[in-house]
Amino acid sequence: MTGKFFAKRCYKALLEVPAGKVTTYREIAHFLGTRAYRAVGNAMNKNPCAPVVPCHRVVKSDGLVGGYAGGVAQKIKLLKDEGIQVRNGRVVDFQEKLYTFKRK
DNA sequence: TATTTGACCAAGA
DNA sequence: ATCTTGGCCAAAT
Repeated sequence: MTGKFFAKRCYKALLEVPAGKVTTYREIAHFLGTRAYRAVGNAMNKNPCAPVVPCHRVVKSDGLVGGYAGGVAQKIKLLKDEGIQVRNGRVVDFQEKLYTFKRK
C-alpha cells in the first residue's frame, strides 16, 4: 500500500498522451524527474491500471513496442486501432508518433 | 531486512 | 547492423 505514488504519477502522465500518439518509458520517467524507466514498466506489468489508463501507448525509446500484460499482440491491435502501424514489433514513423511531455 | 526481478536504456565490442 | 555488459530505480518475494 505505502508507496505506489510513483506509479500513480505514471498514470497521470499517461493520460496526457493523446490518441494516435505514443510515448516512451524514458519520457515518462524523465517527466517525473527520475530515471526509473524500469520501475515504470514494472508498475504497468502489475497492471493496477488495466483499461483505466492507456498503457498500450507506451513503447520503448527505440520505437520497439516492448511488452504488454495482456499480450503484445493485443497491444499492437489497440495501437493499430488508433492509427498507429506496427511492423515487426516496431512502431512505424516512431519519431512522428512520439509525444513528449511538457510541464504546465 | 536483503535479494531478486523487470512491459528499460545506453554504451562498448 | 547485432550482441554483450553494466547501470538504473521501484516493487515484489
